[in-house]
Amino acid sequence: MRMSALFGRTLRETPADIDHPPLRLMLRAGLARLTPGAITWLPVGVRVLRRLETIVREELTHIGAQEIRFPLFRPLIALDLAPGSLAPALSTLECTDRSRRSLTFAPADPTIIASLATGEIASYRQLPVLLHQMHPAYCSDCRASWLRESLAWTVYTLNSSTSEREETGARVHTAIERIFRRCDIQLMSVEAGSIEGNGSAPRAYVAISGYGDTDLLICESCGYAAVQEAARTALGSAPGALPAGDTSDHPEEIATPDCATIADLARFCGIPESATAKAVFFDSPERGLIFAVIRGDREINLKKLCTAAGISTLTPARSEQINAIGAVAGYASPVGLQNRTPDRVLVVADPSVTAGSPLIAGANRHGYHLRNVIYGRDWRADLIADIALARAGDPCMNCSAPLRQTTGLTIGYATRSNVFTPDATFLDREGVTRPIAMASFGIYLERLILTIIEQHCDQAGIIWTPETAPFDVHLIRLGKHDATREAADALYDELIAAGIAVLYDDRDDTAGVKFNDADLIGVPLRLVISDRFLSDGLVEIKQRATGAITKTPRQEIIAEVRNTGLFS
RNA sequence: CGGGGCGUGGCGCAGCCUGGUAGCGCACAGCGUUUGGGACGCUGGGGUCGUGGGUUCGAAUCCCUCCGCCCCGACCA
Repeated sequence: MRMSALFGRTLRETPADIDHPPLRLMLRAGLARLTPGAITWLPVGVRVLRRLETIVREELTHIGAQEIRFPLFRPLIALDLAPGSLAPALSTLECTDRSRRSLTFAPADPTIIASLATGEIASYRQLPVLLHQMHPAYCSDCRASWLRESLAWTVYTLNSSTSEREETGARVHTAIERIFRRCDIQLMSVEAGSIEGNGSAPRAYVAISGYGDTDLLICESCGYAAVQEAARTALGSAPGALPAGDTSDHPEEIATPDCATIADLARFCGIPESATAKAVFFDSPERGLIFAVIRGDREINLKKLCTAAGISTLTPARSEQINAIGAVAGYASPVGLQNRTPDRVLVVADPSVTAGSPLIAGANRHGYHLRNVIYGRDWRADLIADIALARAGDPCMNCSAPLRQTTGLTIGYATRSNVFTPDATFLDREGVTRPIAMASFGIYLERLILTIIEQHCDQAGIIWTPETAPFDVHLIRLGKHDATREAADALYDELIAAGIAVLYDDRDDTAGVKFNDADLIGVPLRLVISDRFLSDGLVEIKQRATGAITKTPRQEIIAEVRNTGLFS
């Protein structure tokens, strides 16, 4: 590719409000642009995407997976989605077509796989089967708008049993690890969900990144690692601190003016936040008002609460709902609620408030709290479940060492869905109809590229690895002599003829501009052909990664380029 | 969903407070001088100042609406 004709220039400056160094490099190097709300890939960036696609395809083919392609939009009525059956981090969009049919953008919809399996799979002889597709994806609760839309690669496995599903899952895991290794990025596989049935827990592939969007808890003692929302701890029934001098055998009302928050209350009473009980209200489609109680210093894990209460989503409760059960916002507690029936409110308590010492809780009266509140004596929950969000310092599930918190960028996931689609069945050896066991895996390409850049760059720009680079060689022509120009043009043609992908800087710019652009774009090998060296018949070769420079006779260039091993 | 910030040629910004001919740097075009680490001189083109409304003789500037982008929060009982 001649740079004089390349669409998409390099940038000296980037938009000031981009606070993400890998993305800045991506924009400055001319790989992509930020169009409102999303990334638009430019030719150089598309070449990187193509290289990644090649890597992914090769590795998936290697484990026997076959490529398919889904439709992007589906009539809503065709989808009968079980909650959580979509891949994590993906969510659906709804839209309407001209005849006002509701459509959903669900390009990785597992029900398609189910219906395909129904039509194509009839016998255990056809299983297992591994399928994969590349598709756009949309993640509406992604923090950065430019990461919401992405290119994803999804792998589905269809299996005759859960043990076979584990076996194919291990194969896919191997392929994914090989893909990441070929991209030369460091990342970890972490727990990303609860363990389902006799399968293993969903996992996420996460790069440790300074600019990540996933909170992680890791144990440096035993290696346990999980996304915060899925992290399990040995916390269980750790008792709360006993408020000093509290010995009475019944709750006692105390005046606590202007103490509508836990922090205020703890300060006012001179007690730690862990000696209080906190009440949090949510609304849910399935159960209506949810009244969650947890120790004052802990936060509620919304996902755990959803699972425990058997509901799909939680939204903050409306004040009418709270008032209807006689609770007083700011001073609410489960003690002495009125109109409390399971169909009006579901009280869920964390073990931190049911197994511990007496706590201070709201009195359901403005300006008052109760102290010496004891679970079982003074109140009861409809459901006791671990709904606490794990945090740094909590004891590790396996070895009780304190967990450390960090952030990462989620690049992929693995779920072994326990959902057997009823219609997708096969006949086993004994002629018995059985459901197909499915699992899915995914990789997000934008995030993969950002991680490669973050882990392979310096002050001057990107340093592509040979396998992921947009070009193999960056050829620079310096000087204006016709002979130099002709020699450079000839070398360009020769490299292409040798099957080498070349970015040829044939522009009439100064050396500084060209060198800086070359460093920024980060092609592994830089060739310079100039007035200065042409007279000696020499071409300069510089490795971007090491900075090593050699001068090679013009005739030996192709062989020398091959010798470096720096092209794929 | 809440809070904060921003929106002015392609990019980065100034101008707004205190209303009065829309500016600077980069990039772009032409000419000349340069040419191994983001050169220099001269000349030139390009902007309904995010949208809609209001105040005013006059609005980029003051007021309101909406839209978009960025950051932070989402746990308050």
